Amino acid sequence: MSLTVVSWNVNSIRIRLNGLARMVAALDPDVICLQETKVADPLFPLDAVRETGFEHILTNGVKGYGGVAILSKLPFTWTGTRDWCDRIDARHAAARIDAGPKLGEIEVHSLYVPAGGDIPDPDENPKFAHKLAFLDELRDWSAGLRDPERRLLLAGDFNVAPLETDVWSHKQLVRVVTHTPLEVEKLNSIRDAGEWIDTLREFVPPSEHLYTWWSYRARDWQAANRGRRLDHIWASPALAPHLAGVEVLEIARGWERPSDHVPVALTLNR
DNA sequence: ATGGTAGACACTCTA
Repeated sequence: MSLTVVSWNVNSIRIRLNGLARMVAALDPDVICLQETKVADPLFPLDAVRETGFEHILTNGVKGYGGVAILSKLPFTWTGTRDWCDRIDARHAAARIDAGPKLGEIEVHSLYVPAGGDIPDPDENPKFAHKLAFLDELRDWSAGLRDPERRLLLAGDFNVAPLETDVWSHKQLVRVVTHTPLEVEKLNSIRDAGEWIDTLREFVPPSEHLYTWWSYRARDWQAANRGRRLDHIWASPALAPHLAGVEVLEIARGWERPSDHVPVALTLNR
């Protein structure tokens, strides 16, 4: 018995319904955390998503940009959302599910960290300032969740590639937003504050390059392979004994009308 | 050094 949780920045759920069905066929997940659904809640394609096999749907979306959702085969026992930096911009949704007698109740968070714009200077670039403030708030929130008993997953597009091998060239990206030392430090402090396990790196050694995002702007994303690992699934220490494996569905980047992010999956023993 | 693409939405913003 196992439980598979996927995180995927779909870059519009309405455009990606075909891709969603293909991802479900490939990974057979039980729970899916989506980011960048780009749709206000009343317009979320509930029926089309239910047809892919996910009856239980939690959405937190606004018009035009951002937006997150959690899709589940198992019923929710609790749901919630949180706003950050005093803005209502739909970057978080959380749900608890009962994963049975061995695995117990799991709390899953779908998170979309602000991208941060282009200029890596908070004085010049308010988007970067917002991203840094968001990461600071996330650290304090994360510290408050810390509990050796709780089974938590924090999944999403964190918009930070922390390791040198999480980008195609550390040297060429060290001053590029998503890989600057300031952002990496802040992400590491969030991880430490919550004692989070970076599950992808539990199974793929840090010596190996690993990416989950390739820009739309490359002529040939595969040939250039200038990727970054922006999508993460973190687990609380209580889940450590249950970690069974991960998968990065890189092939999805080559599908028709792809998202620029690919799905990442974590499987837990239950 | 620069501009390249995608999606929402209705002009230009976000990524």
